[in-house]
Amino acid sequence: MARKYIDNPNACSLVHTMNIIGNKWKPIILYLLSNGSMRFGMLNTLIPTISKKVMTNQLKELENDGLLLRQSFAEIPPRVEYSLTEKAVGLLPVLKLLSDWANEAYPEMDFEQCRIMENGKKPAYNNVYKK
Amino acid sequence: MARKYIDNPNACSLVHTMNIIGNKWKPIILYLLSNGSMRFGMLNTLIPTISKKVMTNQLKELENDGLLLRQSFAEIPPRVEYSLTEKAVGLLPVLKLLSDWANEAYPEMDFEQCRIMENGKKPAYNNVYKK
DNA sequence: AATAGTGGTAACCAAAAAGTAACTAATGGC
DNA sequence: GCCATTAGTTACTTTTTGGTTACCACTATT
Repeated sequence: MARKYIDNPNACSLVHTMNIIGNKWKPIILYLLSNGSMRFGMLNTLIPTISKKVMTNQLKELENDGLLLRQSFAEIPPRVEYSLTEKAVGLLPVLKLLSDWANEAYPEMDFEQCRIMENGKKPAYNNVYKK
Repeated sequence: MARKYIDNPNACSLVHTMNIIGNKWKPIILYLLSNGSMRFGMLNTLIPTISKKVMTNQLKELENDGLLLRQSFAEIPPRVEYSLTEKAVGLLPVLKLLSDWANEAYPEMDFEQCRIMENGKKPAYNNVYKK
């Protein structure tokens, strides 16, 4: 699992959720996968500043928490596809609300567009590439 | 602000939200304050495993991010009251959804009751005290 | 004169999270 | 035979976060 927080006496479901997705990269990973399954390498390309080690870690934790499905194909070179589980899909609308909240609460911040699309349209990956 | 994550190219509003509330203690602090303002010492009593330094820090960050109002009274001994801003109040329903999500997605985990009450009832602080 | 009560701060330390660079296995193409 | 390709792993270092202890200011109470 994500974080431990063993000494956090408030072992409630909200703390659990934060332990699972409240970190640097996981919401982005879930976002990217909300449009369908994706290979390890593609995820790494779309989040260029994450290291492979950390990416592996995040994907493992998300898988352990039941948010991701990992499909490994017996090919050479290897191919591994990651996709969202039902659990994760159920979380997407709430993530959307979190993102809506920030847009409303901090209008001055002019965020980049988020990559969860309500309508299944492809996100604008282009601006991910900019240095 | 909470975290920096300057090198996270996905500077979208969801990442921003996570930077603000996605850590060990802040959701709990917001929960506790959802029933009305509270003094520093009371917060510390209700979250007995947090250190004063960290509590101070979290409260400052939440204040800087516009989620908390800090009222200091010129009394001896000092009295400081913290309360939620409108921004924070707008976040509460989403926190509720996050907590609902975990309850549904992980029914086997049997979480403690969360301390955001839909109806303004006082949360059961008792079970916070247990070691 | 000593102590309790409150909301902190400072210096220092430990643990967790993230980052870096080099390395691997297995195969296909040149 | 040599290199590229992919999805990692390993060992190590740095950065970030959280924790501990001692201390302060100011007054009221004992």
